[in-house]
Amino acid sequence: MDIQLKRGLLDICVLAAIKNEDSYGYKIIKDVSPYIQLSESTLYTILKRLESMGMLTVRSAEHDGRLRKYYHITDLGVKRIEDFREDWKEIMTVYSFVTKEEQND
Amino acid sequence: MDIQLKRGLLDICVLAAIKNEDSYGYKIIKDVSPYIQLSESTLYTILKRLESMGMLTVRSAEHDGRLRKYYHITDLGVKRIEDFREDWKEIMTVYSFVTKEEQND
DNA sequence: AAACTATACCTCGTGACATGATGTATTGCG
DNA sequence: CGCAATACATCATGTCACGAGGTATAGTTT
Repeated sequence: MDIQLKRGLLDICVLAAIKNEDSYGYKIIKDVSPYIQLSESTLYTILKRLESMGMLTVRSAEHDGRLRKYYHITDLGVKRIEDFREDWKEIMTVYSFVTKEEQND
Repeated sequence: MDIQLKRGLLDICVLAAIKNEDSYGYKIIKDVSPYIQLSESTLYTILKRLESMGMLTVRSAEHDGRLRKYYHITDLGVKRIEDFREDWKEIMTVYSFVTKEEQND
């Protein structure tokens, strides 16, 4: 997928991945990858950003001797997803504009 | 609209605006603005980029004593729009992922 | 004539962001 | 013991949108 198109979707995908159940970095990548490819460096950058924005909270936990940092979505994070659904309506009108008269050519 | 979401759409909108008829900067802004807001500085940056990518060609013309630069889409530009339509399928699966189980919360 | 608005172009600095490269450390398997 | 998988993190780089600012002409208002 075009890299610029991904930019607006990545944050939302990460939030969606922790929306129903707290999750951690490695798992988020596995869950999201089928839909949109993202590397570790990208994910951890995003997680830091979303945390600083107050869209998620972090809790460290040990699992089988390995550190895991579980991410939990906040009300603000949930609202971010809802706002995306509003943005989607605008995106659809843009899509219509781009593809209209396509069949006439 | 979220600025990151716009990034992947702006190029496409500009190409769509000149797809059926050659157009010029000032007119492109007026045509595209109802669907997605973009400033002059943004547009001219995009036009330069699309030209260097070979997605459009430029032709200068005088109109009522004022300079106008008409932009014409190339085959590559048309292909770019078609590729977007392919990307759109992926975007739809992302959208499904983000909004699924929305009603269960 | 002066002031202002619309038309029409352009550049530059800034800040945001995705990503590859790179690094650290542990567990489990062959 | 070596290697893959798990799990975290940082940094440098390149791309890009956009506000601020600039130039110039035509038409309209004061």
